[in-house]
Amino acid sequence: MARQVAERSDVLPHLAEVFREHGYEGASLALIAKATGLGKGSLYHFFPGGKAEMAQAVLAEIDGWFEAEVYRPLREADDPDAAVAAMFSTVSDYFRSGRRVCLVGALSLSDARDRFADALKGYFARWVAALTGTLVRAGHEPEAAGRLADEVVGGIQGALVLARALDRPEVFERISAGLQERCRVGS
Amino acid sequence: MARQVAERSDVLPHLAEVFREHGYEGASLALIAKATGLGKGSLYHFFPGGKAEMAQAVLAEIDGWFEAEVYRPLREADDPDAAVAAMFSTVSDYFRSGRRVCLVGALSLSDARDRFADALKGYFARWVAALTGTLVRAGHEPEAAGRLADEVVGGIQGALVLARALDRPEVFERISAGLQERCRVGS
DNA sequence: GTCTATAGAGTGATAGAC
DNA sequence: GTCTATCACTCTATAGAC
Repeated sequence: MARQVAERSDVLPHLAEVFREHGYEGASLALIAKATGLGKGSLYHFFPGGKAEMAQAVLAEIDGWFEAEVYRPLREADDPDAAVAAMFSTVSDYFRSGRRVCLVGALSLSDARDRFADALKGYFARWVAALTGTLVRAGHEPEAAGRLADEVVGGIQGALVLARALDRPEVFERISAGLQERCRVGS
Repeated sequence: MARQVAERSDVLPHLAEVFREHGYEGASLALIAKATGLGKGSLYHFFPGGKAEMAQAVLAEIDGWFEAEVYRPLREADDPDAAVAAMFSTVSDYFRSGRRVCLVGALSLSDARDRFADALKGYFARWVAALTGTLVRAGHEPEAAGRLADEVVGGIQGALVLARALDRPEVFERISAGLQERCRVGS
């Protein structure tokens, strides 16, 4: 048996996809082992805390990705309007135009919510905060910006729910376009 | 031991609450037995198809409730604007102002989605269709009404996700109020 | 020898079916 | 309550790098 060197970071994408497709309770270790190509020994070597630690690691990776690709660009953009447009584009790509579920949203509605409450709260809270700031700099009134950011972040989650339930991914794109339009000042 | 006569319809509300709180996979038969006060034998007497049939029955009951309390009022209202306002009020009560999860939405994101695909699709499709019709009668352009109905129904689902993740039920009410405002013609 | 990565048989607990 | 399958997880046994 040759020793195949793997790292935690190699396994995370596969792990994320299993949790996204099957949820926390639905992602059995057998499924995870199959999807990652690793035996239980390896999995527990990388994640001594078991399934809970695997999910935490996935959430941390997702959080890091959104921090780098979504929240920070929103915070640091010179052109707030362009930054908002970029956010919608990035997010649409990330969610595969409505064909991919948001793991954070799915976990928020699942039985495992309490276990990951901090990570779930942080993900949405920082998204809303970053977007609110950008909308203010784009010219929205602070209070209206906060409400609009809630509506946009929530709206994206709802669009994913609806697109998945109706099995019509284009519903996601349509709702997303509407939300983007509403971010224009004075619309 | 006295024989306690129970009916399927008596256990459905308890069943619904267990599925809402724990999701499909998270709702174990032990939990269900405890919540309904019935033994496993009784549960299989009422639901020979097991857990899947229990969830189907719950979905059918939810669908019936929304049909009677939400969809039909939307369809048959004399005053479309009042009907839309009534919908938001009814729905807010149903979801306990954001403290209660939508089982249909949660199942749509869960591993069990495929098993209940038809019921999930029907629930949202009929909601969107009923609301679209009302919005048209309220004076919206047909195409805009369809888009707006998608945004409202999706927005409510997203508001539930966000309120739950942030543990701030008032976010649901705030988003809901914003969606209602947008249903006004010319807003 | 030591350390890390691997595989998988085996553990008790608990699942859903009946 | 009894059944069997499967759950998350543990443990032992490996291989190769150093």
